[in-house]
Amino acid sequence: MQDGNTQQPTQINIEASIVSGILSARIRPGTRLGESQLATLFDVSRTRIREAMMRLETRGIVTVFPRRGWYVVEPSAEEAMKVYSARRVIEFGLLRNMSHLPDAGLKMLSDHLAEERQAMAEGDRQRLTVLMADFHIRIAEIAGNEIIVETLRDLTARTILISMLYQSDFHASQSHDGHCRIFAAMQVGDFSGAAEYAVQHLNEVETGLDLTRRPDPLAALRTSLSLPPSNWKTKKEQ
Amino acid sequence: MQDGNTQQPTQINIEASIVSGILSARIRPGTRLGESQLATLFDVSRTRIREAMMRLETRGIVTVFPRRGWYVVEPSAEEAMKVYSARRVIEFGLLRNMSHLPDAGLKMLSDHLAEERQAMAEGDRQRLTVLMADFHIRIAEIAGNEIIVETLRDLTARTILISMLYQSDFHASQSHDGHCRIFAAMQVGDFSGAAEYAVQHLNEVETGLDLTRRPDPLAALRTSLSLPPSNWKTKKEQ
DNA sequence: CGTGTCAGCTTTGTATGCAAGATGGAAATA
DNA sequence: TATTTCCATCTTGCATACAAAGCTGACACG
Repeated sequence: MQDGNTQQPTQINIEASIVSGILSARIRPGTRLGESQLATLFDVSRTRIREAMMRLETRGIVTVFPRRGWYVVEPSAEEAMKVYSARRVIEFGLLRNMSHLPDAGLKMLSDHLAEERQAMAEGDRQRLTVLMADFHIRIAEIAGNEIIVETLRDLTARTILISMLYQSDFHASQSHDGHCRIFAAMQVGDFSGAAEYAVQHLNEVETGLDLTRRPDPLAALRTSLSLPPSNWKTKKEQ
Repeated sequence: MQDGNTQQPTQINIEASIVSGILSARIRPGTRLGESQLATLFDVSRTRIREAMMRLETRGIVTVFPRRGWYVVEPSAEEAMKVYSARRVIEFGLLRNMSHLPDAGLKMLSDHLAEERQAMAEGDRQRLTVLMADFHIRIAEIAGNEIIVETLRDLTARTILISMLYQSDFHASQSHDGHCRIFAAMQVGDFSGAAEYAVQHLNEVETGLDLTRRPDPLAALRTSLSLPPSNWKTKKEQ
């Protein structure tokens, strides 16, 4: 009669708070996630932290360097392209397979676009990064397939990390326009067109990245030697 | 100079051998995966087993019933539909985003279809189940996006579990024909058509399932009360 | 001044121990 | 006989202990 499939609440909170930290652009790529550090922070033993880390690792959000530590991933240029490519595949298929836009979805998206406009007016760049990514998750939520939502959420987390690494200049209004085009097409039931706009939008965002820029001057050497990331002392703020 | 990103080999083997057991239809849905059981089987401590289980859980392949045990998932009818829906989205988008079929891919697919024909001739149903699922992973591999490959592999594992639960009669030749149509379209560079055929094929397979059939008569009640699965004593054969 | 070595500290990897919860069956009761 | 209670047993949840390996910095040496 109660909740089925009870999972221990803290376990999820550890995972979720790190993911949400990334989704809200508070945790930077390369951030070190020390086990005992997090253990004291969440007031649990290292065991639980490790479990959360392993889950996050299979989701592609953190990496472990054996005997050295856990780090938030710093996607390489190649990985960044793969992430965008995967998103193109999924979002295109998602929109093409939609048949109609329910009223709740319409409201959700138009509210979201209003938020984007507001953040642009206020010039809140961090908030914009979050909103720009969230738009795509919203669409998946409207489509209603939870599996796709989860996949896209993890890809979005990685996208944000990529933006933090490679986004030199932030074309917020261009992105916003892209979202508006997608929404407009959805609104009139042209999901085929919306899908095309989505691919086009993702291409624009991807070409807006400076994939030759490296996180730090030594990064090229570092990654080619598969050494650990740079931000050694960066702690999870809070 | 050697391998970067070294992960402890056994860890992966535990996970991989369970997944491959499912992909080859040797492990049935609902199979109990006892921690100490697996620990002695793989000759490691429970800790490692638990880690592997948690990874598999985030991949949607096993579930834990608190204090009762780990079980290979038994997808409900609703979950089955979500899996097929997600696959339609991904495979459609995948084919639509392909631009050409490399020679290696062409050979891989035609070899695969030959294998399918052979298995059909021999009437090897288990092998057919595996091959039918594998075809779709092959396509993702040819497209070359590892993220999509991984996602699709996990969805395929679930698909096989679904087939084992709900597939009353097995229309192998129908599936094979579907694959041939997709391949033929790809061969002439008509990826748009291939994408349509893929969706159509997945629809056929899905409607071929008897989603009203329950694994066991009490399953509906059992799952609605979120009780543990049925095959209590089923051990992982070795 | 630069380089190599080593000790001590820190961090992860793995096993083990113990507690809490769930199950199944025996025993007691009506 | 049918039903309920309770205990022995099993399984997971979580924490802790210890081992292995990496890092840092001091010190010695060229």
